[in-house]
Amino acid sequence: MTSKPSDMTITAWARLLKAQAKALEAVESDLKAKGHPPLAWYDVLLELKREENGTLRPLELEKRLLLKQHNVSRLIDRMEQKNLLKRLPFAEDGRGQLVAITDQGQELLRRMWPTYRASLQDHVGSKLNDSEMAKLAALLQHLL
Amino acid sequence: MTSKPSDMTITAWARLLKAQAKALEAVESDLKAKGHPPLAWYDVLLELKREENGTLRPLELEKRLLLKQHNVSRLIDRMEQKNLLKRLPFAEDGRGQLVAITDQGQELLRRMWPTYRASLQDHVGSKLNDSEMAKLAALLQHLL
DNA sequence: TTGATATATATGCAAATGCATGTAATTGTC
DNA sequence: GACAATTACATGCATTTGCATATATATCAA
Repeated sequence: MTSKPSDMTITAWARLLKAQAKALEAVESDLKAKGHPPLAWYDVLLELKREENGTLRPLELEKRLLLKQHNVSRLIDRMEQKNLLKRLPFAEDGRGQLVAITDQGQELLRRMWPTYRASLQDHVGSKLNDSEMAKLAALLQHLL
Repeated sequence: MTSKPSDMTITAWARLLKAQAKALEAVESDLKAKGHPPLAWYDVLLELKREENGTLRPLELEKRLLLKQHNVSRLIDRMEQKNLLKRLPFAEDGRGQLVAITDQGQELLRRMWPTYRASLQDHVGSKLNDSEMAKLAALLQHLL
């Protein structure tokens, strides 16, 4: 049988869920209050922006953002409708495609960042000093 | 202006989101694979079970589980339909109500725990030792 | 090659969530 | 006490997500 989680594990787990839920709710709420789309849109655009040619395959977005395939498909639908990205054929594999960030997508990234940044500082950055933050990041890394 | 988040904050934030998403997905998936309901149901039942009389007001569940009011209302609907809990009038405030765990609710808690426990150990407990887990719990506490 | 299996993405339908608003009871003010 | 404001919970409607399956292409085995 699998060994049992310690009490500490249970405590850490409960706090992981709650700290994340609380911070995410606060950030999403700040974004919405400024008229911005959900954080997931920012994540997608940022992943694309960081690529050499501003493109990624849906499959790769799925892996990086830990989303389900059908949700990626529909997220791309919605973002394409707003002209934030576009679908391109993928020559090397006829089943696949490429998703490319558009100028409007890049513009949205720039517009969202000041709000996102301030929100992050308010709800996360201000709660721990930098060395604690580094420690937290290192511990979380082990869960990945 | 609000000061800007450090790079370390941004790293920790990204990992908080991903570590939580990954672990939660794994745990929910294990629960579902064994035919159990979502984790939120367990959370509700556990909060009720821990109360002296097995009851809480919806408002209190909302606060503790960080859920939105309308979601609590509907979660209670669904769980009541499965006879896991029941709504009772709340004499001290005619607007409010009490939610009480039933025997079936207690039974479900017991049945879910072995699966939940093993999953937690697999996806969380096994990744850090106890003193790291304590450190993680302490850091996360500061975000709450 | 050809057929079987696997992979990448899309989609219909059901369930859950978000958003705005409704209803009923309570509290505060005069 | 009357009434305005607030609080607790519910609900209609739109959006999002989950689940199963469809479609098209690619890979592999004989």
